[in-house]
Amino acid sequence: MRPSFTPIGVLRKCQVMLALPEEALQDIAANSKMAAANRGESLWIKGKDVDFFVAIAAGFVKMTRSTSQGVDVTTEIFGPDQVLGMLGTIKGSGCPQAAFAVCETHYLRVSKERFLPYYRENMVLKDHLIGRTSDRLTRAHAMLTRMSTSRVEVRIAQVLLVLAESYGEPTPTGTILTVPLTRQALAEMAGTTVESAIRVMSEWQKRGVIVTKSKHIEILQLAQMEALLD
Amino acid sequence: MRPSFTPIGVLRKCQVMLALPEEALQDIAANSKMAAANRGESLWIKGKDVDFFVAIAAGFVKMTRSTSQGVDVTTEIFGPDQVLGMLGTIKGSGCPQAAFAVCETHYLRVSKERFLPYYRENMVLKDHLIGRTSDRLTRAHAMLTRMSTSRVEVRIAQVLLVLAESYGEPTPTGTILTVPLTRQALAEMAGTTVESAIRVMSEWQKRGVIVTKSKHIEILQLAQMEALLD
DNA sequence: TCCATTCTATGATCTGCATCATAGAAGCTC
DNA sequence: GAGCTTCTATGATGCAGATCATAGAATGGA
Repeated sequence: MRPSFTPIGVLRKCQVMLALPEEALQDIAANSKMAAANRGESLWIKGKDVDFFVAIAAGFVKMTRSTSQGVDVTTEIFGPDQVLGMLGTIKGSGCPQAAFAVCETHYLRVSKERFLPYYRENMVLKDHLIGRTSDRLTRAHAMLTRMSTSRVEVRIAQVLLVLAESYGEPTPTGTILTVPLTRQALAEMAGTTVESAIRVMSEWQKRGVIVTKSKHIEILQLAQMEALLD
Repeated sequence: MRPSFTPIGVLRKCQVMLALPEEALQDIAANSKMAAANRGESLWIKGKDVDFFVAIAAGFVKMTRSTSQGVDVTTEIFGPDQVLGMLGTIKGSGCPQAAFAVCETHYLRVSKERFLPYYRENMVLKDHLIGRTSDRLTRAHAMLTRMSTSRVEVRIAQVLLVLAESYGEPTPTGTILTVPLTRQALAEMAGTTVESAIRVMSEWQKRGVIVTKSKHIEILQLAQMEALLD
């Protein structure tokens, strides 16, 4: 089954974009194209200048940086109805990080050129953007704090909890992450190795704190994981 | 010698505030008070709701979070002519981090109440703010990347280089950091221990990469330190 | 000037986790 | 279902750096 998304439909679901009037959305949508990326494919690479930013229709995208040692670090994950690359668009500098699909992802390539004139005039949009960027900064600082000092177990807990906040869905037994993650992907976010990530997750699995069903992690003992953070 | 700063003088030097018209600055200044903090004193503590944000006249302020293990982590350092707490002011949520003076610091307590009405109407100010916040986010991600994967030596190099970018002044022999830093303060930014910070700095001192003169670090071999990052 | 605190320095030990190695399980493609 | 790749799993080893301990240097206040 091929999900069919229309540009305007995608835009209308994005919180930030709703600050724009319907005509603007229509105009931008008319000049933007849907695209798809399979797991592992890049939406753009670092430094590459593209003429669009992204609005996600379905799927998940990770933003990564790679240290010269070849280790990749994932700084953020974006999901459905979120936009990415907007800041780079506004600054005209391009995004400082590469973006990769975490799973099959459908997204809209929003025309920068069409978007910018509306953006410039729109105070509400700017307010939204400030709020969103401010939240991201807070989250980045929270991550920075833990990633730089805590043990691996705590770092992974932090990552899972942050993800659960954005992409967790309650189930009868706990909270399941809608974003599909391998141990490798988790390790990249926690700044550790696959092996360590696996060890921690296995241990938690044994203790009944979590359970994973084909790349979807379910947190059974949320409280126990939160307890690790303090 | 007591440096004398006037509220309006401080505001006029802040890049972000310049988006406001002179009358607005005058009005805000008339309702804001200068204050001072000695090294180690807090300008505010986390969660505490205050009715001002800060514009630094002289000195340096570090933003910190403390993990429950009692370890403090410094996420950012602000210097002269910079504002802090503005995002918290706008969101009405208060700042998520505590702020401490790194050395004797003189600052203006800018009245939130006076500032906000002008802010709401001012598109240019919002543009400035978006640019600034975007930069901070980029820096936070860059830090996150290195802090979570690199060895201590590299982490400290990264911290020094980021500081040098904002607070480095060229000298005949190299680049000196205008912000006074103890090994402890450095360790807090690099997410390591005092001892490790001292070991790394001592080693560099021996090799002539850096030299410290009463808390002011001078980088003699900038290239050599940058080489560590890749 | 003396005393107290803070800061730098360095050595000894202990441990978390990266690294290397190997293998079974699960998922895809033909 | 055979064979490939990707993912999970687990054990052995080594090292970076935390932790503990101790002491001298620098700074600041009475």
